[in-house]
Amino acid sequence: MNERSRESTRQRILSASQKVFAEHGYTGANMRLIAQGAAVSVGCVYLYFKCKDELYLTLLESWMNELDARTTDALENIVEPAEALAAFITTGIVYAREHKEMVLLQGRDLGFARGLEMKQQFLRKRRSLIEDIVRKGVATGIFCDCDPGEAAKLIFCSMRGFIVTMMMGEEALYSPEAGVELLLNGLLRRDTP
Amino acid sequence: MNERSRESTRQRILSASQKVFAEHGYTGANMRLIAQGAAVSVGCVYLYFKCKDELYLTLLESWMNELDARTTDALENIVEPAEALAAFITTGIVYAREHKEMVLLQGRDLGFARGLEMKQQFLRKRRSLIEDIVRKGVATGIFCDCDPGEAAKLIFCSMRGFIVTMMMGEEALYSPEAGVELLLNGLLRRDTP
DNA sequence: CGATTGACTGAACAATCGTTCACATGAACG
DNA sequence: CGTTCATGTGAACGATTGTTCAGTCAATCG
Repeated sequence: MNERSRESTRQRILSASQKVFAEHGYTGANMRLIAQGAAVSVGCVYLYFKCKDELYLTLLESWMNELDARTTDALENIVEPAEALAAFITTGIVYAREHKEMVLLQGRDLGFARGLEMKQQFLRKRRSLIEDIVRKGVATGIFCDCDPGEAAKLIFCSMRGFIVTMMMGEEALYSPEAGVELLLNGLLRRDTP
Repeated sequence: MNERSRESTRQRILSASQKVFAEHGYTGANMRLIAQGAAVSVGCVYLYFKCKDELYLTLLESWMNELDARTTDALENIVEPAEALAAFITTGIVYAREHKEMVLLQGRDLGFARGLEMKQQFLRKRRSLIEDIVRKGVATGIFCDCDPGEAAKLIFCSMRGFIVTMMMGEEALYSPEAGVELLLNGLLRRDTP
């Protein structure tokens, strides 16, 4: 018994939780599966965490704290706005890439997979549409010499982010005009003083 | 009994489903609630739809078909790429706004509602950070005279869309460099030939 | 009028899941 | 050695949910 300490068991439970939540989403994750992953009994989990929710929120909070710290670090010695923005975006995205499991922890509840293939097909089609438009713009010289695929991805993500933000009932919804304006003209000033 | 027809009952069930799914998500929606909303028995729902899944997919499919048709219409007489892109984005976003319920139908299952308050606080903070950077850029003349709030929203949504796309296991992930480049410089060509 | 048809009912069933708590075990202590 | 402490167990409980199916009722038909 002494080969297990409270901290070690607690950590094991958190670790297993992360994996199970990431794979199954909150709803799909069940405590038996988590206990199994942590090599403890299901009752043991409740010795360390009050309930399933607390488990999830503990993980979520540590994730947010870490991303916060990372972002603060990245911005520390940057004054120039374009550079700052670049650092902000890059940090966020690279972090998400490195911690895919933490990203997945946020999603993929049971209903998520509902009609997933259909959704993916639909969205793929829409992305292609964007890409075609951008490719045409590049070919005609109206758009800059960018990678149409990458541009389409960014635009696609902007719209998708809008949808999710709406779902969350938040106020961070850009107007179509402002969105289009920024995507076409960019942030950097065009008229040189 | 004859005051109800098959089509009328079926439609009522679909209508009620939409509301319940939108409010509770797939997992949270239960068939008793749907039946209640449709003013039929729970067994009656199964006379029209094989299972809960079929109900959901029927709604999802009709939503996607409608958005598809709308987008096709909007792009029909447009040749210029910047205009086409503007139409595409505007249509998508306006449609989402008008059909919030359909958006929510997709959404509660993303698991984003878990730990919502904590997340909203965290994300609000991040958005403020973006906004400050943009505001500073505008004040120093490096960035164009845009609304920092709107720009921050767009940038925020781009990053958020990235997260969701990753969750969907898709390939539509822009690189940070390309993302930053596009957001700073925009799509429209800067060197005038 | 009895039989048939169409539309519907809701209790029951089986399965699942978060949580509890009486019990177990080993180590340390006096 | 008996007692206490620390760590852990897993069957059982209560609640919930998708689905089924024997039964009901009204309208129509022959």
